[in-house]
Amino acid sequence: MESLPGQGEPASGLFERIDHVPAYQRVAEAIEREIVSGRLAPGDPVGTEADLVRQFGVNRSTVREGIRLLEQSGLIRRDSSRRLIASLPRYTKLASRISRALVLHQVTFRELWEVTNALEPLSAELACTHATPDVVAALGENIAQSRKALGNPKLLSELDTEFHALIGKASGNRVLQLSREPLGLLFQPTSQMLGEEVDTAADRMVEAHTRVYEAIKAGDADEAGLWMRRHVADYRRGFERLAKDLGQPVERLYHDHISTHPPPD
Amino acid sequence: MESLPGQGEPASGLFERIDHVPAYQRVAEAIEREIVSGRLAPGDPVGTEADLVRQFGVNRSTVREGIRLLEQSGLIRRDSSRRLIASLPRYTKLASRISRALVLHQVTFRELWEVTNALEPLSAELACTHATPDVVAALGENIAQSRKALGNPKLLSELDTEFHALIGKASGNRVLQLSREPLGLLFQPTSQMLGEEVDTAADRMVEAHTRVYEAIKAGDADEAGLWMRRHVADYRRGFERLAKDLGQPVERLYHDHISTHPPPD
DNA sequence: CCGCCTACCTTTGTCGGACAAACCCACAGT
DNA sequence: ACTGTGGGTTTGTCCGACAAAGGTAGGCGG
Repeated sequence: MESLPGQGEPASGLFERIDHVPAYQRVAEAIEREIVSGRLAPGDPVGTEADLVRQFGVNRSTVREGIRLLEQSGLIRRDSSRRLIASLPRYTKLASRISRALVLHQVTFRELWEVTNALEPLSAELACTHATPDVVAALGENIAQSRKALGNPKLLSELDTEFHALIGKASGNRVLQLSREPLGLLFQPTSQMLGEEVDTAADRMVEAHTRVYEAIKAGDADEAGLWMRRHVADYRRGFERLAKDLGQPVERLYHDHISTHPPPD
Repeated sequence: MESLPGQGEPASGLFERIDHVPAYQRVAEAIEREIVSGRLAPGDPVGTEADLVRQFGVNRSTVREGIRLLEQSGLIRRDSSRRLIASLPRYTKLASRISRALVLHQVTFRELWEVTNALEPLSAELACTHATPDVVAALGENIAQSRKALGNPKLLSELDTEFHALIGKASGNRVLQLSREPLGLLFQPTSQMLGEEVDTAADRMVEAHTRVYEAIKAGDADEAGLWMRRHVADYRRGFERLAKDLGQPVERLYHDHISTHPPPD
């Protein structure tokens, strides 16, 4: 978050900065350009390493280092036989990356909650006009499972996360989906803790979920937004009741969870 | 956005999936764990490549490929002398990554606008209680420059983007900041186009900015939120007036901009 | 004729070694 | 005190090599 001087920008001298961009970076940039410009469509083969060696005129090691950069940014992937293909960045991967960054920057629960309090009601409202039958069905199934899981905080918190992810999907807004996903990931461990510590939490959660679900089925955006707002406010009250301060940073705890639930590739 | 079957999850057989994780990935994961767990703090030296070769018992090429992965994800950076140090992912880099992903997924202006319409007013409201004097000063300076740039759409759109980024900073909420930054990047080219095509757009923009600014100085959250909402709604009206449809995907145009304004390293 | 199995071929992952350029540090000279 | 020099270190790049896994084509049996 800081913007230290670093050595990125012009330095405002008369001469251009001499920055010898390493070959592996230029390889990565060249391939990246092909993909973002659309000349390489998702799914297209990028060519074998030997091909790239020939095309760029650099050593295979260099090509491979460039490939690693793109691999991590999600622009290329390996198909079943490990051949390179162009790819769209998976948003689940991006989301977990964002979550990690937020944890590392030690953002507080307050920051998290404030944004969630804006996005989740919006999600619910949009879901009322955009939800498809299969997502509605998945929501119903989720609630049915939640009722059965009332005594199991861990499972319940997972169902909670899934419920909100489904609402995001139902919103039909991918920007919203990508924006809220990292927050959902960060809330999950706390949500589980809440379910364990506050005895009315589970019931209230399922109640709120049900109301939102019914409102979506009825296409009543106001009602859906209202109950989602209550639900989010409820979460905050529960949190404040047991951990005195919203100002504490979102903890490492979440990583233990992530490491046992690696995001699907 | 699709969630194809792929071959990620357990497959629910009795035996663990045999997936030979390549050594370079394991190197990267090992170093990543050190960083996210806090055992390697940002700024700490990670060690030379030769060190890592010794520690992991693999070849230097393998180590280097692992390093590339971490380098791209922002967990590792090179200091002035190219030595490796642990680092926090810069959110500007993350933001541009997110922008790129959104463009590649061809999200529509509607999707973008809906989320912006939730986040920007929130930003303005929070800024009223969290703005620091220097950010307020920067906002004032930004508006002063905007008045002078009324005849220059390109400059004006840059100042517009900066204004909103400053509001994000003033909100004191880093989650919000990171959430809204990619949207701001995607709006900029369109905002410029608007300034060129709709003759009242520039005046209305500066008017709205000024109102928000005054409200923040006065600490009036309702007023700030109100004018930001108007501002965002105004943008949408202007957009609809000249391009018939909000449903069209956010265009490649934005990349031309990004490529001439690379994010600071 | 069709399907299966086997023997090649290709491609990736990893290794070992090598060298030039850039960088750091210490030291000597003016 | 400042400058220049020289050696050691580190990165970026190259070359060559090989095992393992996946793909392919041709032969064999039904």
